[in-house]
Amino acid sequence: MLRLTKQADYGLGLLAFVARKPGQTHTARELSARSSYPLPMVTKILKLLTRSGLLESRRGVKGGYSLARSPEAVTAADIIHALEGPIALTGCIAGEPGDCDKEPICPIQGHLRVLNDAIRATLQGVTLASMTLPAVGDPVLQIDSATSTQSVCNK
Amino acid sequence: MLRLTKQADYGLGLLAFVARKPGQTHTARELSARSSYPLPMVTKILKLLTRSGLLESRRGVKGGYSLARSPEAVTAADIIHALEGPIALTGCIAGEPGDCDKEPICPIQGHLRVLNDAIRATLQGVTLASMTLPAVGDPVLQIDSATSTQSVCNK
DNA sequence: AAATACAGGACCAATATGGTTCTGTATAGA
DNA sequence: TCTATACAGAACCATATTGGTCCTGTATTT
Ligand code: FES
Ligand code: FES
Repeated sequence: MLRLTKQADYGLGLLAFVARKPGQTHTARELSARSSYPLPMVTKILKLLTRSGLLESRRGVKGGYSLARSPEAVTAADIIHALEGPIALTGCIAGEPGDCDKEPICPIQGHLRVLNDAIRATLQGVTLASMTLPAVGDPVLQIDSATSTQSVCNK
Repeated sequence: MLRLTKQADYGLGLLAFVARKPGQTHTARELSARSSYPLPMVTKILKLLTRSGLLESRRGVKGGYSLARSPEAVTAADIIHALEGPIALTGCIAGEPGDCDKEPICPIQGHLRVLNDAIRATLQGVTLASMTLPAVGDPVLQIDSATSTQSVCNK
């Protein structure tokens, strides 16, 4: 279903929480409580994000995690890339052109690259900073349009 | 890695082959040979596409599959939807708003919906008809730009 | 020294995926 | 009418991935 892994999903959420108070440090325990994501998952993900350079960590009693860059400089693409690896619709797209042996007869590889680039661009267009603001369509903004019954097709 | 399943991948390829000669019928065996996808997979996928109304099938000696609609009227989103179900980055997005119990505290749900819609729109922008043409960046079009060494980041 | 909190991995159960196989039915043509 | 072709439908299995846990070690503050 073109799904994100839960790791990436949680990762986005966790960083969004952190970004609300940038510069401040947050413990794994605290973030797990706030997000209600399972603690072991949270610790695992925070470690990965640290290794990827998105978070900075401090050990010890007053330790915790804080943003390594400004919220404007972190995109959804960065986060997903850190937790799921390269953004690629298929294995063939992940590799360099020429890696797949059936490339010469493949009618979709080129189109898939175009699509992939477009999706990546979309993901790069959303920053952590923007995620601290309510999104278009968030409950608080939907109130006045709530009267018209929406029949959204989520396919 | 935001990956498509192989089913969807193959499905896109198979339909691209069919779309090259719209109106004409193609057998599973033939399409498997052309694409070099494993035959059992091909038959399975063609059946799914037929059930979803993207292909029409004729049984018997002169049977096979043919497009049910014009190539202009079939989008990548349609194909992926037929083979992987609703296009949704996460489970929460697949359901109606309100289904997830931690929605009130979730800082990303709204943003994820926006992203999801953008991705879906991108996928809807590519039709089967366009896939019968060479894509931007396809080998034949890359020749004149091949001199400049490209260092594309495929993250 | 003691408590806190991250680092790094090994580990496991459940699920999803890719792939196969079998039985049945419709159609064309000899 | 009989046979070969080709799709329909579904059960089935091996394996890879994922979500989730746990344990040992190290740094830091008090
Ligand atoms: S199958 Fe590898 S490029 Fe299309
Ligand atoms: S966790 Fe369900 S909406 Fe964010």
